[in-house]
Amino acid sequence: MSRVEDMEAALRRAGVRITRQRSAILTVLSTAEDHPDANELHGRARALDAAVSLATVYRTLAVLEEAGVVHRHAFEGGGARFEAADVPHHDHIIDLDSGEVMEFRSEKIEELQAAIAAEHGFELVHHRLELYCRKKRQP
Amino acid sequence: MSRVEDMEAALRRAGVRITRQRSAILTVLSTAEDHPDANELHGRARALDAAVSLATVYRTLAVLEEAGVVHRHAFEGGGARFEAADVPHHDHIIDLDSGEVMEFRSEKIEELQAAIAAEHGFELVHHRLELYCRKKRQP
DNA sequence: CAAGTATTTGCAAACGCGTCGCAACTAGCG
DNA sequence: CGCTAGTTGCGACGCGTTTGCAAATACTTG
Repeated sequence: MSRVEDMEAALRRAGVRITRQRSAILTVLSTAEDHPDANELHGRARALDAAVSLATVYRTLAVLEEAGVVHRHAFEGGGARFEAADVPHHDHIIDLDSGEVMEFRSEKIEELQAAIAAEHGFELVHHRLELYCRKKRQP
Repeated sequence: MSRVEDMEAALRRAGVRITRQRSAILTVLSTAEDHPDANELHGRARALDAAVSLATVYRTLAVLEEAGVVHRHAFEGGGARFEAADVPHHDHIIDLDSGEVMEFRSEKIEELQAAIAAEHGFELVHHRLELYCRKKRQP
């Protein structure tokens, strides 16, 4: 069962109709290796099916986020960027020079975050951790 | 020497002119106990001096950020929020229900972040760590 | 498998937040 | 105090995103 079929099944369960446009967008998201923004997704989706408007991309992304099948990121500068949610949780490193986004995961940091929230009497719902970096120049 | 005077001195050193408007904005920032956005700052500044336009608030905030006397935050939902920079570095806990912003600092997390950046061949320039939380309900 | 209905779509106009060009003003210099 | 470059207010603009509306369509039900 493909990632797209999994996502569509999850959406149907949530009472969301599967339209041509939504399938196209899901296909794009499931094959993306990067973190595209709405405009980029629109371009890629239209390559699969000309009948996808930008407004629908935005509306669909809202639906997909609501259903938990995509994650929305708001890195510094520029608009929101998206990523299929069916991958293990991770945080991001952003290269300030190239804009490239990389992923990492630190169990230790995850634990510390939960501990800090608890110390303050809170339950951690989600977090955002972004490291804005520059390539280390080796001397 | 007040915080406003310190900030003005830093700005003069950077070759920035101190106008009535900028003084008003600095006063507002130095007395704010929260993390106001540009519009809120505009309202508070106008209460001190009617001659402050929103455009000037934005322009001044850009200057202040450039000079390092304020920090800009972009929490989820809504526009940028600001905070005087003459306080020790910290990260933020955001209460999802009330929108309230709290501060914390974890030396351990700071170290781990730097280590992770280094592992990936990067130099950490700055980071963003936000914990979105809900009050723990005690059973 | 056709009809019915609630959802979804495209379009274009509207939005919110932030920026900018321009003429008038003013801080800080001499 | 007068000069001049830096700063301001205003309204227009830009960009990413949202929305109202009429037409199109996915899923239900007979």
